[in-house]
Formats: sequence, C-alpha cells, structure tokens
Amino acid sequence: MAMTLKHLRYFIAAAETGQVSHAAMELNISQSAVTTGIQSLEATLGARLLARGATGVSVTPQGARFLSRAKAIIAAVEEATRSPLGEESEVSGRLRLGLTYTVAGYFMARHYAAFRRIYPGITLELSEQPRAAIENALVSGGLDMAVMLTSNLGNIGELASETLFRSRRRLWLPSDHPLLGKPQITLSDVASEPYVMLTVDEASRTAGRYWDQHGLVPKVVFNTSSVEAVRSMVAAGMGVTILSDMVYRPWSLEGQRIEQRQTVEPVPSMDVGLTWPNGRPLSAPAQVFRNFIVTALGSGS
Amino acid sequence: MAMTLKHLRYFIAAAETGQVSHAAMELNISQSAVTTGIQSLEATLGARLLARGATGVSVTPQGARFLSRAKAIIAAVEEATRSPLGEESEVSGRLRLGLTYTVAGYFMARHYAAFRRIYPGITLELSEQPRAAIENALVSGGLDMAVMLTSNLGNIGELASETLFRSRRRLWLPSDHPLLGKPQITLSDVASEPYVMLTVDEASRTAGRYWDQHGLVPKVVFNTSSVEAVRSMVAAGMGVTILSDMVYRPWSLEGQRIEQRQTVEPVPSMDVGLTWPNGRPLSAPAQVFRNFIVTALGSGS
DNA sequence: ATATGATATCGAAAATTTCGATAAGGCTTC
DNA sequence: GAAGCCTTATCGAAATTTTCGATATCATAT
Repeated sequence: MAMTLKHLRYFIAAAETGQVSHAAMELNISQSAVTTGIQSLEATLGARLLARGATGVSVTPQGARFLSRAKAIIAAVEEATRSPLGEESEVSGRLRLGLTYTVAGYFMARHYAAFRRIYPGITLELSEQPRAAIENALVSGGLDMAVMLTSNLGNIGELASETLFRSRRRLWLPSDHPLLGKPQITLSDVASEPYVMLTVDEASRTAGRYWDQHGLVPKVVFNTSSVEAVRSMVAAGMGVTILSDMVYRPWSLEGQRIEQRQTVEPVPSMDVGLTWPNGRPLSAPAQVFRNFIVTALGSGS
Repeated sequence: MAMTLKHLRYFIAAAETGQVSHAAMELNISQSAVTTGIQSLEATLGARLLARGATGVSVTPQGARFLSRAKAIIAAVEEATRSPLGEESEVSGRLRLGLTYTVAGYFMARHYAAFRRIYPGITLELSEQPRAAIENALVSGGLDMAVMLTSNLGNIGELASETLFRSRRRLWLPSDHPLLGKPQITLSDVASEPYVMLTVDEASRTAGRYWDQHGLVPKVVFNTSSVEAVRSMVAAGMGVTILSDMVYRPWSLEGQRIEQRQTVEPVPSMDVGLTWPNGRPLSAPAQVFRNFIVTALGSGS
C-alpha cells in the first residue's frame, strides 16, 4: 500500500507521545485508526517502526531513522501549505547572468525554466564563460551577476559574493573496484590507482591543491574536458576520479553504474555561489533572482 | 480540504505534461479524477495553480512556485520509501563529542535524541566547552570529535574539519521598526541604530570583522551572553542585532515578534562543522556520527 | 459554421478510512 | 495469584473520500 501523509502524521504522533491511544486522542480520531494506519506504514516500508508493549510504544532504531524523514516531509508540506505563493511575480526587467561550465549544465539547467515561469516579466540572459571572463564582465558592466565557483574568486574588493551551497567532492569508482571492499579509503590508496582528470572549471587546479597538501601525486592516465567522458571511463574501469556531487550521476551514458565513496582525508568541497559587482546596489531582478535561488535551494534539490 | 500526496502527484504530472488528460493517462486513472484532485489542491492553497485553456494547461507563476515545493515533497517521500532504514545500527562504542555554546543549544539538542535511538549501542558523551578548550582536548585525546564553528579554527595541521552547513547571518528587528519599510537595508543604516551585541562563541569577534571591513562601528547599547536576552531586547525595541539563522526564532520569550532582513552587503555566514584530530583514523562511532549528521542535514530540518 | 481537442461537472460506484466494540496481553496492587 | 488497569490488535459495519464514465462546455483551427 502507498504511503500517505495521514499515516506519516499518525506515526509521528505515536512516536512522540509514546502511546498509540494518546496519539489518537491528540489527532481526534479513534485508537484503532492509528493502529491500522501505522501498520500499513510498516507494511509499505517492510520494517518494524514501533516496539509495542504493555506500557505503550517505543521507537525502534529503524523507526527513529524513519521518524526524522517523516518529520522532514511533514514540515515541507506545512511550509508549502502555509507560505504564500507570492504576488511579487510582477517584477520586470533584464538580468544578464554569467555561468561557468559545470554550473550551467548541472545547476542552472534545473532552475532556469522554473524561474522563467515564476517571473515571466524578467528576461534572463544566460551566458557561459570562463571564470576570468565572467569576473571582467561583472566589473566592466557586461554582466549583472554570475553563478560560479566562489572558492577561487579573484578581483576581491571589486566583486561581492555569497556562497549558495557546497557540493562535496568524493571518489568515483566503477562498481567492481577492489577499493570498494575496504572499510576506509585514504588519499594514498587513490594515488596508487589510475586517475581520470577533468580539466574544466579549474577542476585540475583545485585538485592539485589537495594532492599537494598530502604530498601525493595522482597517476593521471587521461585528461578530458568532458564530464560525460569521465563518467564513461570511470564506469569502464579505466581509472578513478574525485569530483563533486553536483556532477555525479550513478550511471554512465552506457548504463554502467558508478559508485561514490568518501575518503578518510576530507577533500575541500566545491562552493557554488552568486557573484556581483561590489558597490552598485543590486537591481530589482537581481534581488529577485538571489531570493529565488536561495529559497529554491532551501526546499530541497 | 487537506493536501494529499496523490493530489501533489496529479498536479506535478499535469504541470509537466501540459495536459490534464495526458497526466491522467500517465497515472492510469481517469481525467476527471485528476481534474478534481487539482481543484481541491487549488482550494486548499487558495491560489490558481494552472491556467486552463483549449490547448491544455500551463503553470501560473504561483503554480510554478508551488511546483518546486511539491516536487521536493514527493522526492522526500520517494527517498524515505526507498532507501533502507539501515541494519548497521548495531555499531557500539563511545564517542566523546565537544560542542560550543550555540551549537549545543540550537543544533545538537535537536539531533541528540534521534541519534541515541538510532544507535543505541553508541554512548554519546556531550560536553560544552569554549572553542580553545575543545581544540586542546581534541589534540590531547580528551575528546574524539567536536561540532563547532569552523571558520575561526586554530590548530591547523593538528585538526581536520569538515563544514556541515552554513547559517546565514541576518539583521534582527522588532516588528514595528522603521527600517522594515525600506526596500534595501545597508550596513550603514544598521550602524546608526542602537545595537545589541551577543558575546558568546566569539560572536562579537566575528561581528568585528565585517564591521571593520566596511569601516563602520555599531552603536552597541548592551552586551549580553544570553541569546534569549538578545531576543527580548530586540523585540522590545531596545536595539537591533545581526545573528545567524541558527539561533533565530520569530518570537521572543514574551511573545513579541522579531523580524529578519538581509542587508545589501553580504555578511559572512556562520559555518558549523565537524572537527577531529588529524592523523588518527576516525573510530567507528565517529564515522557513524559523521554519517548520521550529514544525512540528517541533507533531508531537511 | 463546424470539427476537434481540451477541461469541467455530475451522479453513481468503488475503494479506503474510520469507528466502536471486543479480544488479548502485560504490569501493578492487593 | 488474582483482580484491576493499562496498553495495543482485530473485526465487521458505517462513513467518507476518491474514482469512474458520460456529458457539458469552451476555445481554437480549418
């Protein structure tokens, strides 16, 4: 049977009160309804969520894990129900937005259509450019704002920036790779494997930094500027790589699976954020966009 | 009428196919069921989600905004249904975890109970200490791991750290404050207001940094180490302050509302993360905790 | 004008949820 | 150890909700 919001609420109430009957009272329904509701929830999940006893119920470890997810779902629903759908969709104007390669393909693509629909009055002009070109265009007035990697930012003083999210960098492995069997994977384990290096968006420069830091050098067997190529090669067993979650997909183009693991040593995450020329106040469309992106990231995905 | 997951799915399908009848076909139900489902969704929200026409439906700006929320909810449900509730709850051992003041009260409190229930075999020993004491204890072996502000971290080299999330710092204002009327609020606007300064967790040191950067000095009228006191004073109109979202609550203890605004100039966010002694590999409980916290943050809350 | 393809509406049917009563089982108290 | 009190589980019936299929309505294109 399918999960329903009602059942989620019943489970949460029972877990928090510690008694099915109290939960029922709180929810203003009968005890048997709560009982059967939670039972069907357990059936769909195939796991016991509550330990029943004569003194009430207590949450099982599995139930505790599910509880946090259930609460997150209900919170998201409340949020979606309550908060207004916004009347300020009538802002109009133009926003020239610069994007770097990975941001364009793996981040902006997902949000572009939604933004255009919510703010039909704003003309969003996207352009993909290398980091340096974007920085110059921002300073010279050729761009209003940019979404890009904020960690290597130059032109400090002339540019303001705000990090939107961090994307963890992790090791990518083919699904039959021997390292998957190890309980812990260190960077020096990775250094002894053939390595596929991505050469866009200063990925290799960033990589250099943490390799240097540990006094290691990856055995690069291939350099490419195509993320798809990296995926295919890793999946085919040609080598491993370390790239951010943002560009990770579990399947290569050929349909082979790619696994992901954290290394013991933390690898610096990829920071994606907004950048705009300092000094000048943000235009109305720019403010709207900033707000849109922040809330879009807040509510998942 | 209450929102249901079914209705959310109907709306998403209709929005994405652009036709109610296509959505119905895709969902293997009748067209009229989809129509009434979406209607009841619109009724509960009090907003028009779809623009109906002879050629199908198109998403209204409000519908687009709701669509992204709906997708986030459904994604969370799928995630909760699919992913296993975990059999590795049997890890056992001890984890001595250091916490700084704000982290203990505003972050760890929420996750402590959940962790204990999911991993009953792990003894979690929490201790609240100043940053410097935690760093020393980590290095000397008195603590295994810490959750703390990672931006001002000392002992680089001896300590490894990983940022878990960033909490935006924003301006707090009483709900009748004149600045709320302004379309944009700058730091110099704030500098001319009486300011309430929080003095825990190096909040004032951090504040000093961005005030200095803009060549401004806040008019501090009160120093306190109690977040509750800050809240009450701001609510009472004694002054304004800039603090992180993590400690923000919309109501003071006296029940007066506190508003929040972003300043035009970005204020550095508060970075909360894990810290542990470098070199030594993480113990099993520490790894479990790291994993728990990362996923707990990932799925909302 | 008319044909087409779309959504909206309606009453009836189907499915699901809920109810109330009862059963079964574990504590606590006497 | 038996009674009383608490808990959750189960059952068939009732209520509610969802869904169906047919029909109405409307806008567009020919």
